[in-house]
Amino acid sequence: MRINWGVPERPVLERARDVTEQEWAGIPWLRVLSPEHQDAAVAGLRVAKVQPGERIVRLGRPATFWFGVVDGLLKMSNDTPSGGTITYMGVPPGAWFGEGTLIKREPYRYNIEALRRSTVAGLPIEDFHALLDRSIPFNRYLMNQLNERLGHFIAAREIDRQDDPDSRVAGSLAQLFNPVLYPGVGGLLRITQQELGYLVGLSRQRVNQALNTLAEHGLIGIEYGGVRVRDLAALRAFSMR
DNA sequence: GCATTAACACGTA
DNA sequence: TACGTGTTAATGC
Repeated sequence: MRINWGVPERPVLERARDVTEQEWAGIPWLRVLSPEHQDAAVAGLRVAKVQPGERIVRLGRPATFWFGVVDGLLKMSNDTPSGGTITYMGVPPGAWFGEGTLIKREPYRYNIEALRRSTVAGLPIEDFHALLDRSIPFNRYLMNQLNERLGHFIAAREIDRQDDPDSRVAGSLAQLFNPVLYPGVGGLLRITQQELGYLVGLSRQRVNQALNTLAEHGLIGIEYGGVRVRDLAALRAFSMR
């Protein structure tokens, strides 16, 4: 763990570029906007590639962008005083986060770092507030997302109370397959068993064991470098058992 | 007892 | 070649 208070390393999006046509499709809230608002948003949007371990958002830094995952996998976490890490959530493709912090105009209250090579997009805070002031569809999108995330964190508390590793893996997977919060995931979540281990707090070997149990129950399919959902409702149910 | 680390073989991108 | 997966053995709480 390296702390460098007051030594600002280059923010991720300073070496960013404009969004490509293809990346458009991976940004779910763009399509709810009116054409004029779409144009304005696209003009402000920045995109950058990040490496594993690289931090996109740093605790205590002023909130400057609304961030989203176009491709890859991030995690949201905080460090504990005792030197450990609390991981709040995995952040898969289609996820957009930080709106609460932007609305309050406060510093970020968590770290976001890449678990693998990822493509990250950011909307500058001024553009974010401009949309908030002018676009009803954007407000509706955000309200829906905030509502969904409330349910997400309630579920996260339930998952945390389970001590059976299989249930915890089932619950974490079910969360990552949330179609509202993570529309970019679809039926196939690209995640290695090692990465899932980091998110759930288990060894790769134990995750492998849990995945095979879930697959035997017909809840998921195990693929090379990924997991496919077979029965999301049953996966959720399994995690609460 | 159960999860973790370490180590290895094997398959895939 | 580098990485992800499946498996086993030794170790620890």
